[in-house]
Amino acid sequence: MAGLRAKQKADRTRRILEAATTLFRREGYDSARIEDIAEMAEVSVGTLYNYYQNKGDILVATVAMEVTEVLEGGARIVANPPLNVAEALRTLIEQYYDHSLYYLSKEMWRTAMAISIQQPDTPLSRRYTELDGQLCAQVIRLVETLQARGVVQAGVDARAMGEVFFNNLNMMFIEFCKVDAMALEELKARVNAQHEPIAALISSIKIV
Amino acid sequence: MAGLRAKQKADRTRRILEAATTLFRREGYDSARIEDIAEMAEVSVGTLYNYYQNKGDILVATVAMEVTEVLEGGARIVANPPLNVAEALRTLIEQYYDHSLYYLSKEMWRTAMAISIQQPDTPLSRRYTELDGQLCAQVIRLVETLQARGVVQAGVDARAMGEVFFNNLNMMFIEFCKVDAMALEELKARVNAQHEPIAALISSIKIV
DNA sequence: GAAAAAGATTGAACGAGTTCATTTTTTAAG
DNA sequence: CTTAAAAAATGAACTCGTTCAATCTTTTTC
Repeated sequence: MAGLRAKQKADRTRRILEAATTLFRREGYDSARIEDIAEMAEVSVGTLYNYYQNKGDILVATVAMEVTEVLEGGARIVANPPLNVAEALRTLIEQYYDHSLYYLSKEMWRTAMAISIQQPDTPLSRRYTELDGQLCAQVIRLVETLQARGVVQAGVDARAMGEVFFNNLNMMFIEFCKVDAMALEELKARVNAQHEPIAALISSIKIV
Repeated sequence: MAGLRAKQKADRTRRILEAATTLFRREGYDSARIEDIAEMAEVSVGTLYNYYQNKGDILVATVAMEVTEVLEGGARIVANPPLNVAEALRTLIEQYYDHSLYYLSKEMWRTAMAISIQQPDTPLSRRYTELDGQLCAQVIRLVETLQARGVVQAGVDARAMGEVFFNNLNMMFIEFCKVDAMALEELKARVNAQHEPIAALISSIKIV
């Protein structure tokens, strides 16, 4: 029997993640007790710790799944972007933001981001940081694509611009998660207001 | 006797903050036990909790002091900035970064930033966020000042530019704190590489 | 197929942050 | 000065994340 162990392992990993995500969403990260997660996943507390290093790691695993999906959606947009700088940026970023609250609540995001900052050397925090880097690379690729198609001026430093756009949208997302009352639409509007004037500056087609 | 209580209160607040900062620096945030902080400050654990809501609040209080000093230094630069966009930005940001590691270690910063993200509704996290807003406002004011002096093009949206510069320098500082091996000089160089091309775009004096 | 080795599971015990009923100190009133 | 009321200090007890020695299960060996 090639892998009863492997099968059980995969099954338990999934059950723990499902139980944790359910409880994190229902009761909030802090209120969801490890003991309860273990019980719902039908494993002991000790076993849970064989699968995840600590409570935070379980959350960051969910985030990693989430960001992976966002990256896939983003790739489609970058492959064939609107041929207008501001609009292309808006489309990509909207994709990121709209997906963000589908699996995770603001509170879960806050916790995940806090963990990845506070303990950057755990494996899953590294993974989080790596995914962040891929998102940044995707924004840079968008600027490069637009430049290749003559929409962005040739002289523009695509890497610098992409990094700055990304850091801005990322920081704005953090602010968004910090304010429970803030709606997605407000976030999008504010980021767009920041990016539009810069987009105009680097755009080949000047609107006078 | 107008205020034995008030005097004792001020004294204890200070003693707790001093003890905590000492121990955070010496042993790291996590390893510094509340019991030890209380002992060094010559109060009981319960009393410590009368003065600060939790362990994190003590740290965030230190950060608040730190940022206040940075703001003062920045105000002097904004009042009389170098008349060159890239250089003015570099000078202000260098001031921020150089001051940042004077009182706080990278680990302390990481913890403080994590707390302000994770529990944004505690009084001291609010204070932190407010100070962040003041820093952002200062960067905006720099752009406005440069614009008023004819160094930045008249049509540029100073608020949008300032916000984006600030969010970028802030995000880059987070990355800096996440990587223990990264030196201040590398951080400055990378941020400068990002800002310089944008500075050139909005500058009145075009270098061809 | 039995026994040994390797791999996983378990839950009681531990540690550190936090709480709260009780006690002590300070202030105000008579 | 005495006493009552208000404010603050205290530390033992509690909670919850985490660990680890003992136990059980699966795989491998012969």
